[in-house]
Amino acid sequence: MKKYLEILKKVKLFKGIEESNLMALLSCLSGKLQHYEKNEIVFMSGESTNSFGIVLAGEIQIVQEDYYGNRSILAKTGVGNLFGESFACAQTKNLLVSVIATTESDLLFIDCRRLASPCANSCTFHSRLIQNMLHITAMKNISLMQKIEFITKRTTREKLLAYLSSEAKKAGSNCFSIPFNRQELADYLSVDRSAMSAELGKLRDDGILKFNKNYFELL
Amino acid sequence: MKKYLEILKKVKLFKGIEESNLMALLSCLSGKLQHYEKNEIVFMSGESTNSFGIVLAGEIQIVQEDYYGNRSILAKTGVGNLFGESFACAQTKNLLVSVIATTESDLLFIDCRRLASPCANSCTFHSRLIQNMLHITAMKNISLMQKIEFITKRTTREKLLAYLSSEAKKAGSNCFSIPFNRQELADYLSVDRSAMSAELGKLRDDGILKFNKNYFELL
DNA sequence: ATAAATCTGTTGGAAATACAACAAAAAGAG
DNA sequence: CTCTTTTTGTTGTATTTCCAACAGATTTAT
Repeated sequence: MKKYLEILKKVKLFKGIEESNLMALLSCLSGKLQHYEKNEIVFMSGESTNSFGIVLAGEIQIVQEDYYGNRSILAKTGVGNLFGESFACAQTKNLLVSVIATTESDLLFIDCRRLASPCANSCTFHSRLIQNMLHITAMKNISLMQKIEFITKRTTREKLLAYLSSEAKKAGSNCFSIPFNRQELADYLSVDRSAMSAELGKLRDDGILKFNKNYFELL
Repeated sequence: MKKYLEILKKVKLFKGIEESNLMALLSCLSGKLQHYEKNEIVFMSGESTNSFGIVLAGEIQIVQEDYYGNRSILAKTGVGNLFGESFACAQTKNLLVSVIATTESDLLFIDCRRLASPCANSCTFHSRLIQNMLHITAMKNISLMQKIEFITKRTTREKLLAYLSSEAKKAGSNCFSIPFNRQELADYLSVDRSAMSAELGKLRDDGILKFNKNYFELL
């Protein structure tokens, strides 16, 4: 676990906790480290879980998939970020999503019930942990609402512009990279990839944006 | 405030708190009660807020609306439920949604920062409050994911069936009422009302469901 | 370097949706 | 009760999307 100390220090769940106390806290939470190969399934929709995960290496996707194989990407998450915490914290709920490792990954699993239950060693941390967790779920809530804002737009063009504007705002610049390839972007915006590609071409022809692979510029 | 004691006792945010302590806690949180008329705007998208609300009487909608007036209903919330807590808890974020009173309503506003800050009187409650709040935001997260599951379905028919199945499951019966009229349901599922009405008719003709106003039966 | 696999852009036809306009039914007001 | 307003259902057309198939470009593996 020690090799990941630098990463763990930056995890928002542990914000405000002294580095010197971090290792004690981690053992108190009795997290389990697990390794996943590329494309391996971490959580399967329908299962239930009391644990959430923290990405220590690699990258994961949170997806919904229906009978026909239509895939919807809810989020893509990288090093230092949490996943599954909503289901773990809500309890008694089955997962509505699957979690898939999109690259080889190291994931740390923590039982949500450990957050609340005070322990002999590090009781003082627990209340801070829960506050941090509340902040994290609130932020996720907002990012889900943002996704909803994109996908409720009527046309592919509007969806693209809403998403790209928001990325530009996030980056603080008209030039920015996005974390998706074309298929993934289509799955995130819930549109057909080929139609989206065509629309991107039109937007370029109309002089509204430039792009090269994952790199975009709004004009 | 006392006239709402029965309601406040059932609010999930106050779960696990003794009734005898509830009034003390409320004064500690220094909530503000406000009255709204039908169709009055409670929060406006773009504003920022440190407070969240609790519905004590009436009903509110959480909506997103774009330049063209396309309205998307994220949720409809009634007595005993919270709204705006994600934005208040996430801090420094502007509202992505508007909140509208759909009936005459009494709403109690509480500053989110009061939840965390320990106070002289009732410190012991704060940790419980935050745990409850975490549970609430986690549940909201899940209901947003559920909405996403509905609206990412390809066709209006699939969206309807996904939504209605989920309502049937929630009700624990094939017969159930939904909290929306037709226009609201269309706004929730992000489809055209008239097309949705037509599709409902087809579903009935196909013997898949029966309905009368807000009352549905899956066959 | 070459081959294989993946990603991206392009097109045309079939299907589904949005939009507008209107009629019927239901709910609410006076 | 009657009139007004709101809600719901119906239909036709224009628009948009989905799907499938393919070609070029890029990346990865051998």
